[in-house]
Amino acid sequence: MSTLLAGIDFDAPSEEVARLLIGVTLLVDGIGGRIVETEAYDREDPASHAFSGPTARNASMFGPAAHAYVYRSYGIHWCLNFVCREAGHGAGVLIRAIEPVQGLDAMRARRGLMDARLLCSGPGRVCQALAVTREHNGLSLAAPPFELLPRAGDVDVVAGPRIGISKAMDVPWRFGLRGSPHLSKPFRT
DNA sequence: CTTAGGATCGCCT
DNA sequence: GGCGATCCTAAGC
Repeated sequence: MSTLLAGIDFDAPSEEVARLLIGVTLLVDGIGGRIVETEAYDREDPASHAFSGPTARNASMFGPAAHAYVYRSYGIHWCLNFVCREAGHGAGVLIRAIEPVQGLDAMRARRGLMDARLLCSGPGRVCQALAVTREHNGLSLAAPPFELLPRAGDVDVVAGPRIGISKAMDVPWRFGLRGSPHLSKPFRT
C-alpha cells in the first residue's frame, strides 16, 4: 500500500519522507513556500512524542499518513508535522523551515516583521507565518487548505543531528537544503 | 558573537 | 512540580 502525495510515498519511514520533502512546496490557503528544513521522528525514538504511545495530544500522529499533526510547543507556539507510515504506527516529519515564496505580505503582517530570512526559519515561525493552529490538527494534506506541490528539479540535501532535543542526539534525522539562507540554523559540514 | 530569562500548555512522575 | 521537537529580547564579552 502507498499514500502518494507530491510524488512522495508517505507510508515510507519518516527519515526517508523527511529527506524527500526538501524542495517540496507547502501552501496553506495559498500562502507558503519551499520546504528547506525537516526533522524525522518515529515510534521507536526516545525523542518522539509518539515514543510513549498515544495520548490526547499526539492522537493524529497515530492516524493515517499524509495528514497533519499540530501540537503546542512550550505552551506558546504551534508546530506542524506530516504523519508518515501506516495508520497506528506513530511517525511524523516536523516542518522546521521554509523559503517564503507565496503571500510574502500576509506572512510579514502575521509575523510583524520585514526580514524574509526570519519569516519561516523555525517550526514555530512557520506556523505563525502560514497561520497553522490546532484547527489544522488531523486534516488531510491532500485537500484544502493544504496544498503540496512536487519539487521541480534535483536538490542538494544535507543531514545532521536534530535540534532542541535531549534524547537520541546522535541520530542524524535533521535534513536541509544545502546552503539555504532560510534554515533555522546552519548545518556544519 | 554567546548566554540568560520569561512566556505558559499538556503530559509526565 | 518539572520539563519540553520554541522564540524573543536584553545583556555580556
